[in-house]
Amino acid sequence: MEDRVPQLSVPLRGLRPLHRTSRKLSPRFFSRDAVEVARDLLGCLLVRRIGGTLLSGRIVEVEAYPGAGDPASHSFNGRTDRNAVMFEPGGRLYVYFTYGMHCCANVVTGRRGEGAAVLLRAVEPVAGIEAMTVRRGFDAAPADGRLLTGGPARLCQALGITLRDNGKDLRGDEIHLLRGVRPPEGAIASSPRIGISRAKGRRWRFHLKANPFVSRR
DNA sequence: CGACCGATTGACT
DNA sequence: GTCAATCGGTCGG
Repeated sequence: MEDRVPQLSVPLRGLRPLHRTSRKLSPRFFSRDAVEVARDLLGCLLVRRIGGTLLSGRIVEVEAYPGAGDPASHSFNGRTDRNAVMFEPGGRLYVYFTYGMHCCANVVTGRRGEGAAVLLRAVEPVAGIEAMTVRRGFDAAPADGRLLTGGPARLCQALGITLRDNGKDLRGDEIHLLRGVRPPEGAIASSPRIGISRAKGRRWRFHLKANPFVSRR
């Protein structure tokens, strides 16, 4: 694979070794408050094995959906068939289907019954960028990185995450999270969550400043 | 059951 | 900037 892709903000040679040197995020990591988990997920590696291929990306944009009292959360009106996974202990993948065609992936956080999660909104490709390109329907990686893995549904399509992955343990072989290089505090920006009309005062979207894969500026 | 709608995206003015 | 696609989840009758 080409090691020097102009649009990448960090040299791949600096991130790839994480696959063998870094540790999976622990149940303790996931059991904390969704806002804390969201911020701490920035810089971590999302690793996906599918069809014999390794795909991975550095998380660059997330949104927190704390369960209690958040009218924007899928868990706000209680447990249903769709959101049942949100009420399990932190550390599972919650995938939902929306707009009749898209999937979005969340990391369940907190304790059993809490109903909290973190939406994964964008990753920066680290391994398997060609496979992601194919999955997204491009012949070649687009010049604008956002078209590849920027946006919750694009991220899912690039990594092959579908409803079938709903409920999976995030420490498994198929999909897991690795501790990454923690970004400096000054490199993180917060803003209101995208597409949410209620609770606009809560700045629960976090992203890495100036990263070319972040979905919106 | 029927109606409404969405944590989005891509195509288009 | 605008807007349609497309369909499972959810809720009201």
